[in-house]
Amino acid sequence: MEMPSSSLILDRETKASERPGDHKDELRLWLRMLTCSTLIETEIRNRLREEFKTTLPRFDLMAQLDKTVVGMTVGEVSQRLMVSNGNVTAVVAGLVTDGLVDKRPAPQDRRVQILTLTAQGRKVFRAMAERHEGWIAELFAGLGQPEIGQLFRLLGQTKTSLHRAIAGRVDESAKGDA
Amino acid sequence: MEMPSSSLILDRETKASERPGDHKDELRLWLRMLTCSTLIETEIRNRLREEFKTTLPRFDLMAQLDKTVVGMTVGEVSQRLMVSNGNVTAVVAGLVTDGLVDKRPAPQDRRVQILTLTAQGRKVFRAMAERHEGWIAELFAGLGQPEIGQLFRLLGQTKTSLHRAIAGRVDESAKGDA
DNA sequence: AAAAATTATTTTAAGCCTGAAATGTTTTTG
DNA sequence: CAAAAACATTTCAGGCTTAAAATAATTTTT
Repeated sequence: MEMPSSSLILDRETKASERPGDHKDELRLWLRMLTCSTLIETEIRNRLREEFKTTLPRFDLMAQLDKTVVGMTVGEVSQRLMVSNGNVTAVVAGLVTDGLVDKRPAPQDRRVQILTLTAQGRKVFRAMAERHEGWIAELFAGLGQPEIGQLFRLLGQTKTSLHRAIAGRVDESAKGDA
Repeated sequence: MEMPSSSLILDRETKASERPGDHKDELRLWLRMLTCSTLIETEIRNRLREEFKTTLPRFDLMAQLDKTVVGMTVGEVSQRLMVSNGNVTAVVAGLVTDGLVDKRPAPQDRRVQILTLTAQGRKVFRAMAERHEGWIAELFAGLGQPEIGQLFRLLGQTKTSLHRAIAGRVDESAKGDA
C-alpha cells in the first residue's frame, strides 16, 4: 500500500479536494452540467422532429429572428447563437428554400445580408415556440421556484467566471503577438 | 393600453410567473445553462485542437475507455456518451487508424466489438486529461467551493427531473402502441 | 484617388452526428 | 432443429459544424 505522503491530517482538516492540483470537483460539476444540457437538447431535438419535422439549429435561428422586427445580419445571428458564420449561411439557405426566412442585401452596405422571418416563418415559429416553452417547463418540473432561482443565479456566476477565464486567455496570447 | 384581465392583485401576491401557462423562468434557466455549456465546450475544443491537435469527440471517447481495464463494447460507449452507435463506429475508426484504440470482436459473442486503449492511447490520454482537468478548474475559478457544491446538488435535482420527464413521456407513447 | 487594410459573407474540405436500413450473430420459440 | 425474434454493429444519406481560404464591398491611409 502507498502512503499519501504526509497529508493524513491535512486531508481531514480540509475535507478533501484542497489537495494541491486536485480539481475533481470542478470536473464532476462540468460533467453533470454537460449531462443535463445533452439530455435537454436531445429531447428537444426529438420533439421538434416528431411534432414539427424540423431541427434544433433551424428553430434556434428562427428564435433569434423572431426577436427583431427590422431583421438581423448574418454576423449578428452567428454571434448570438455562438456558431460560425458559415454555419448560419448554410442553415439560412434551407430556411429560405422553405419560405420561412427572407434574405436580402442591406441597401446602404452591400456586404451585409439582412435576415428576417417571412410572415409564414413567423407564424410557424410562434406555434413551435409555444410548445417549446411547455416542453422546457415539463423537463424542469421537478424543481421548485426557489431552486430555479438559485440555479439561475449560480449559472450567472458561472457565466461571469467563464467569460473572465476565456477573455483572460485571449489577452494572454495577444501579449505574445505584440 | 390593455388591462391584464383581473390579475393585478394576483400578480402582486405571486411575484409574477405563476400566471397560468407562463414558464419564462424555466426557459431563461435553460438558455443560461446552454450558454454555459456552449462556452465551456467551445473553449475545450479550441484548446484540444491547439495543444493536442485532437477533437472533443475523440477525447471523450478515450476518456470512457480509460475508465476500464477490460475494455468496453461499442454499445456501452455509445450509451455513456449519449451518442448514436454509428457515431461511435466512426470516431473509433479514426482512433484505430491513429493507433490509439484497439478494436476486436469478443471471443464468446462475435456480434460485439471490444474497444480498449492501446498503450500509446493510454499514455496520450493521460497527458491530455491532466491538462483538461486544469482547464476546467480555470474556467470555474470564479466560483467558491460552496457554490460549486450547491450547483452540483441543484444539477443533480435537475438530472432527476429530466429523467423523470423523459421516461414519463416514453411510457405515455408506449401506452398508445398497445 | 489608388493602394492597403478592414469588414461581412460565402465557399470549401473535413469531421461529427443522427435515424433508419442493412448485415451478421445469437437466442428464443414453435 | 428450423424459423422467428432479438441484438450489436455498420452502412448510408443527409444535415450540422468548424476553421481556413476565397470573394466582395467598404473604409482608411498614403
